[in-house]
Parts: sequence; C-alpha cells; structure tokens
Amino acid sequence: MQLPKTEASTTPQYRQIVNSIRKDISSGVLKEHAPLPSERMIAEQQKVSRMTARRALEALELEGLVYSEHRRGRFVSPPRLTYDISSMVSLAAHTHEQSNSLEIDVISSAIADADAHVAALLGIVPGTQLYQYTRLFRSKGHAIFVETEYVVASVCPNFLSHNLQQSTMKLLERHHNVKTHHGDVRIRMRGMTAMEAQWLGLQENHAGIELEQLVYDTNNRPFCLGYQIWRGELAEFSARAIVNQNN
Amino acid sequence: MQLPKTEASTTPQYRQIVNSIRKDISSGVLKEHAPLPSERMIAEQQKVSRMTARRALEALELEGLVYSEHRRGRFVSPPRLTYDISSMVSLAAHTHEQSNSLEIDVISSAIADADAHVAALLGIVPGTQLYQYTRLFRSKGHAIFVETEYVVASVCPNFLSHNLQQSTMKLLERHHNVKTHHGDVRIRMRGMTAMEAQWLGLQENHAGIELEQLVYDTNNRPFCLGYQIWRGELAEFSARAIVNQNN
DNA sequence: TTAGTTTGTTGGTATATACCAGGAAACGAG
DNA sequence: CTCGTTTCCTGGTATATACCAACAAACTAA
Repeated sequence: MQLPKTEASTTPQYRQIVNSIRKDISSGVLKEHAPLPSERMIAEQQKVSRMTARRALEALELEGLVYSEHRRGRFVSPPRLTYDISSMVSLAAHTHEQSNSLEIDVISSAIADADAHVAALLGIVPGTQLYQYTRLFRSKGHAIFVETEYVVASVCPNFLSHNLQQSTMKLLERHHNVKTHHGDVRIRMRGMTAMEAQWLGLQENHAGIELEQLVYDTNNRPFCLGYQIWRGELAEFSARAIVNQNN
Repeated sequence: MQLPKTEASTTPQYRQIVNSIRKDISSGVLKEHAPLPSERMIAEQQKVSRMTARRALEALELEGLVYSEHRRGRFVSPPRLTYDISSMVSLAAHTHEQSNSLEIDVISSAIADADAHVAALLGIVPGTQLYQYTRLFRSKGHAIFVETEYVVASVCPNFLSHNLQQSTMKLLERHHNVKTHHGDVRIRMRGMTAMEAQWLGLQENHAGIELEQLVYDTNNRPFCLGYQIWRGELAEFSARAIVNQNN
C-alpha cells in the first residue's frame, strides 16, 4: 500500500525544524536578541542528530532570522537597520536622526603608503601617504559593521590627531576645508574574513555585505576610499534613482 | 616536547582546502564556469571525510567564488555583473550597452488583486487590479536573477498583451504614456525560497540579494512595484550619491 | 571582597557511514 | 537515426560519535 506523500515525509527534517522556529520568531514567542535553543537541545527535543539541528540553525542564519555569536549561542535577529546610501557622507549624523544611536570604536589608525589597488581607485601614485583607520560601529551595543577608510594625507595634515568617533566627512569639512561633492558606492555580498568576523564577534565566513565608497571633492577628485563590511542579516540599504528631473 | 604551532596544525583542514582551491581560481588553473572537483573527489585526494570536503565547498560558495547547481556540481563563479541602480528603469537597455546581452524568459503573467502588503506600498486599496508577472533574467545563458513586478492595471490597459521580453518601463512609456520620474530602491541579503531557487537552478536557501523597487511617475505616484532576487555571488550594485549640487 | 580556578555550557571541527533523488551520458532496441 | 532505459555521477539528507576551544557562571582560596 502506497502511503500518501505528506508534508512530514517529503519535507526534509531540518526544514521542518526551520519552519517551526520561524513560526516561533514571527509569532513573538522568541523575541529579538533572545537566545535560541542550543544545537544539542534541539537535537534531543526533536529527536534528531545534532548535525541535523545544526543544519536547521544554519539555514535560519542564511535567511537572516538568526545570528550566531562565536561559541556563545544563536540569537533572534532584530529588525534590519536601514542605511540610506544617499546620506553616506554623514552616516553618523543620519543614524543619529533615526534615534539609532551609533557607537563608534576606533580599532586602529595609522599612516600608511598606498598599495596598487587603493592608489588606482584614488587616482594617486602607489606609495603616496595615506591615513588609514578602522572603526567598529555598534547600535544598542550590538556590532553592525566595520569600516576601513583611506584618506589622502596631503589634503588633511594631522588628521589622526582628531577624535575619530564621529563622521569623518564632517570632520574633513570643518577642519580641513575639504568639501564633499559626491560618492560612488558599490554593494556586494561576500563572506567575512577571519579578522572581520573577530571584530564583529562572529565566525569566519559569516555572510556579509560590503560597501565600497569612493568620495569625491568639489573638484571631482577622489580623496577618500572606504570599505564597510556589514552583518548581512542586520542591514538593508536604500537609495533613490532619479530618472526625469524635468517633469 | 612541544611542537610549534604551524599553519597545518592551527588552521582547520577545511580552511586549508578552501585556501588551496581559492589559489587555483585566482591563478587561473580553474577558469570561470569550470567544474570543481566533486565532494567525493576532494575527500579522496585530500584524505578527508566527505563532510569536510563539503564544508570547504560551502565556504567557497559563501565567499562568492563558487556556485552550485542543484545536484549537478559546483562551478567557478564568473566576475560579478555590475548593476547600476540609477539606471534601474532601463535595465534591459543598460545591460545591452555593456554588451552583457540579457535574455529574458517570462515565467508567468496574470491579472491579480493587490494584497495588503503590495497595496500599502503602491498607495492603493487592497483588492485593486494589478498586472503581475515574473521574469527570469540570464546573461550568456546563465540565470542571474528573477523579478516579479506588480503594475497598477488602470494605468495601462491590456498591458499583458505586449511582449514582456523587454524593459517594461520603456514599454509603459511608449504605449501607455506613463512617464517614470524616480524609483526608490531597497537592497537586502536573504536566502532564496524553494521557488526562487528552482527558477535559478540552485538549491533552496542559496544566498541572494533582494532588490525592492518602487517606481513613481511624474505626478509622484507609485505605479509599479518590483522584487528582484539576485544570485548574491554573481551581482554587484553601484550607485552615486550627490552631496553638493552647487560646487 | 576579590582574584583565580573549576565545571558545564556553547558552537566548531572532524570522521565514517548510509541511503536518496536528480542530472547526464552511454547504451540498446526499435 | 531516434527514443527510452540503464548506469554512474552529482549533491542532499541524516545518524552517531568524538574531541576541542571559547565563554560564562559558580565556586574557592587569598
């Protein structure tokens, strides 16, 4: 006798676990940043092997509903933070308006020589002096992205003596008379390096979104290059494309 | 006697395999769209279990260097396709210029009633008639993204009688006198649904990037809502943010 | 009270094994 | 020559097991 193909028999077990947890999240049984049951717990309760429980949790991570902190556990993702690309140069100010207070930690800052890649983008000769600094951005205590910026040193002497826990574009405008005209942004998905993952308290290869920002001054010369790597599940980017100026 | 901690002892095996394959890709030993060795092959050659080989390949997928076609094998990702958000309304035309010929398959098209979510975004009452269609976009024979669009029916009677294998914005402009003014775009990372994965020939939960596009006419009324889900490893999005119009 | 240690938790890595389902190419009969 | 079948290959799912490393909380000695 042929058994009818039910949901239980055709849907992989790990998928069924995914669906059940997803329901708990959307229904509010599990709230944002709440810890999920551990791999071993799920395995025991759902009577599956730990590896199967693990697959389910990893699928939820990829969906963006869940994030994992290295060897601490998995937690429910909060609603995504929307970052408006148009306001890129004043990120700190922008998010402040949204009342998503952004805390900034300076991880490192140094004077460095431009390598071939950075030089090409900034339109300078390799070896030119740059200020290079890396900062970690948090919202409500939770790390969201890491940014590394390269600024041509000649346009802003003694740049690193300033407090970098603020919008550097504003800083440049105020103290170095550098006026931003526009920025070119590129967005792509990629896994995180070991370093980036460590900074964000995640595990290597966590799915992230990279923003490459090349900022031009009013003379149409690029003076700043930035790379942001965002936790993919926590971010969302918005932009406006104008098609017809003259209606 | 204490052994010194070498790369071999501290780096996980699967990471070492990742590094070795990555080298083969960047050095050109493995060219774009070339098949990678199978899980079983790697396991045998590198003397690891199949699961370890699998982990390595999955890590490469997440990095974006490799993609997997459902039960066919894994292949080297080609260079990313850059999609300029500013030119969103004329995607087909745009990519044509880039000589990345874009082939379009219409998966479905129908008349439907707006649900609450779509209605809210389009600023109409739920139940309003819409044209809804789903299209698959390919470049050089390889599927890149799937798009579902919702167009308010009243603005373009008999819309579906046209050939949808072209830019629908241009079509609306030419035949229905709908002039696009601007578009609001949102970009986020998420895993693919079973349906989307099937359309793209991938497996459920493949990491993708979703573009939500809300298109406004010159009266500043939204008339078209679109959702694109891109294969994350193949795409890259560019945009320009203007900060100071008057230099 | 405080600083250090112990213990139990978590996820991370790894092996070996089994069977299933879909794709592809070879084969074989018409 | 063409159409269907067989066979082999692929990744997908699943189990059971083991040990490791990082974290946290409880405990313990100064």
